[in-house]
Amino acid sequence: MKAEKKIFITKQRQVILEELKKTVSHPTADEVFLMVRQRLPKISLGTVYRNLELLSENGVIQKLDWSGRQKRYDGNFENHYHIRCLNCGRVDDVLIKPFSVVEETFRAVSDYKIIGHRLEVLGLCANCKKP
Amino acid sequence: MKAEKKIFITKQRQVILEELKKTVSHPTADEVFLMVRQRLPKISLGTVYRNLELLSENGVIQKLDWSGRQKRYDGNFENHYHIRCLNCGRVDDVLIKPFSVVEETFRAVSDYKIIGHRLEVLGLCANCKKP
DNA sequence: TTTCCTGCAAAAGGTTTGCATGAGC
DNA sequence: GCTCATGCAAACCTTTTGCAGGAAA
Repeated sequence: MKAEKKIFITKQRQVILEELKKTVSHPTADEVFLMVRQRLPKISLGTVYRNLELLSENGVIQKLDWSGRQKRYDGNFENHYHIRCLNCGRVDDVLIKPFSVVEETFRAVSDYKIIGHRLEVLGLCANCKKP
Repeated sequence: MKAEKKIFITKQRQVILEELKKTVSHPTADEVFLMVRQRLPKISLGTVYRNLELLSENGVIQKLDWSGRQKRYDGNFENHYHIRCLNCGRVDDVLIKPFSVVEETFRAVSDYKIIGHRLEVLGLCANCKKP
């Protein structure tokens, strides 16, 4: 039996979540830090990391542990795909329903127990595709 | 006009590539380092990193810049998907033909210029799915 | 008043880089 | 001989962690 820890609602936690919900980009931890610091100038990067971790463990936000140096965070936990610009690194949501054929196909050809899939489409965003 | 650099064929470069081609796993840089060091005991980690970078820039191998702390390298540059075990981190190739519906769909719903896609299926490998 | 959080700073872990020396062509 | 590559170590960057003081319930 695992003793559940209580989660206190602190100012820092609240502001981090609000800022993350407010943006449509998928900020990195230090971008969140910069946003939050405008409202709470004394907050530390460590606190931002700890809270992003805790919020994603609890399914409140999503940690995008994808390619690139830094992880990105998404305040919106619906099931959706991402599209990433190879030139500027921008990441956008694409709200289409999941391709069920993907997992069906893999179930048929692999001896893994399939749990899910991640799809990232790569390209050039509207800005970067211009000559 | 960009002046091309010449690439010399060194013992280190050769052995790194051979070891990478020899394995069916998708080793991390330090795993490659351990493998190569059995044949070239004086090689440094820096050299391994520099060569893996150079080989992947030249399309000889593939850098898997996916989720997880460390990057993995794949000696086999065919177009294929990967399946990853959520328990032990193992990565296997899945040799099926690409889902063309993916890029078609994204082309239709997004204003990005689509260049490619990456699909990673997640699950439990044969070993880890056992009770 | 107990438990959980925070700020700060240091440590960790993976990767990159500067530099002098050494190997390929 | 000129270029490029290597070994070594230090630097770098992102993320994690230890700790003492501070806030939430």
